[in-house]
Amino acid sequence: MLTSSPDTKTKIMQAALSLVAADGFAGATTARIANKAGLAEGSIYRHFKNKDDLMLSLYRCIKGEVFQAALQGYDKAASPHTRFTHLWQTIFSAYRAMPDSLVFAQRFAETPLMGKEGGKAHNDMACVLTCLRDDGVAAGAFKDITPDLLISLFYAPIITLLRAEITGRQWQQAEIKDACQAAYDSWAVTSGNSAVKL
Amino acid sequence: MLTSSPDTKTKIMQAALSLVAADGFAGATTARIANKAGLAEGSIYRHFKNKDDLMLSLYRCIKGEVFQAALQGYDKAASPHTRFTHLWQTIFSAYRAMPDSLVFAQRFAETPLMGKEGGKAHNDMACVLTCLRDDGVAAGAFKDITPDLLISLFYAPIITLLRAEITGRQWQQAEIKDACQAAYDSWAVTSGNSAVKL
DNA sequence: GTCTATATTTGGATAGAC
DNA sequence: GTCTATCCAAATATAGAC
Repeated sequence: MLTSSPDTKTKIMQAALSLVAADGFAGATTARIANKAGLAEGSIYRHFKNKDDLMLSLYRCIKGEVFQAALQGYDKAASPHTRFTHLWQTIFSAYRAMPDSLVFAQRFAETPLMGKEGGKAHNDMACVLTCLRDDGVAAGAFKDITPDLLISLFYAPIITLLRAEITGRQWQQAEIKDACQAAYDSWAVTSGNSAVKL
Repeated sequence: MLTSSPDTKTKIMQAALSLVAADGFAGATTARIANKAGLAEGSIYRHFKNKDDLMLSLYRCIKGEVFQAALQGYDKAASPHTRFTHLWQTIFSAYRAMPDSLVFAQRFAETPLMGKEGGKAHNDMACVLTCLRDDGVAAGAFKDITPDLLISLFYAPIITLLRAEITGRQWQQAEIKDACQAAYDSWAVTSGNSAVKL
């Protein structure tokens, strides 16, 4: 565990990642993971305490990567709209570069393991988004509704667009911008309910 | 299968439902399902061809119930805003009355079984929402963006609010209305980008 | 149509040689 | 730190009596 070569450990995680993304958690058996990683089944346990440990490490690793990517060039002093757009687009791009990770994270979240995670890894990003929300509310730009809900609306288009891309769809830049805008509109205070209601 | 008493079949499905909701698919073994249903394990196979058949039937049953509920009192000729609000609130209420079903449906969707489902059960509702979207776009009320995305934004608050309720949170009527409004705003054409951007 | 008992397979994990 | 071999537990599914 401590002395393992990083390469091997990474190989195991990548094998697990692609198998879960392709066939779900039930399809990612230790036998298949080892096989895909080019290792013997028993070798997995030199790098991870058990299967749960592997999956949990993988989840935290993914969340960490996206968190890092999202904060690249993030200006905490900018306007709520600028900050929203920046975060949305960098997170979108980060997951787009590793679509398997998006699917893995969603499947992981529907697993009892998610309870053991405690939301730690997830909370880093949620914290940034909540902070943005609070600033926007104070500035009168965002609706004053529960952070959980806004975060969910933030991610919904990212998940939908990217999962469609996995099955072949390819989005244009304009469509991606529209999706970001739709998410933003769900956060934004509509000026006196000015949105058209026919 | 054909001659089974409806009661027993329902009992098995309810047992599977609550176990999946509580402990995920991995936790819902045939042994536990049978035990919870007050039956012998072997008896399951008199009512369902196999475990996949059970889970698939359950998924279709849930989707069917919600679909039925959503269309109660739905006026296809009403305004886009009225129709949106009606569907959102009835679907919210339907799942709220059976929160386990919501969790089950989400977990099922992350399973390879979802591929075998073909989206049939899911499409009934998607079709209604797409039709609403098209009418709203034609009327200039809704953004002209991909239905998948709008459907995702439609469901996001429902899922978030109700999953929070499972873990103890209780929402006020006003908060629920705000959530519906946030989803609506994501669909709606903002009058010339009038939403405040600070 | 339900039960008991069991067949069959596969999964996770360990032991010990190299 | 990787391999081979193996153990143990658990899960799906079936057989056959009642």
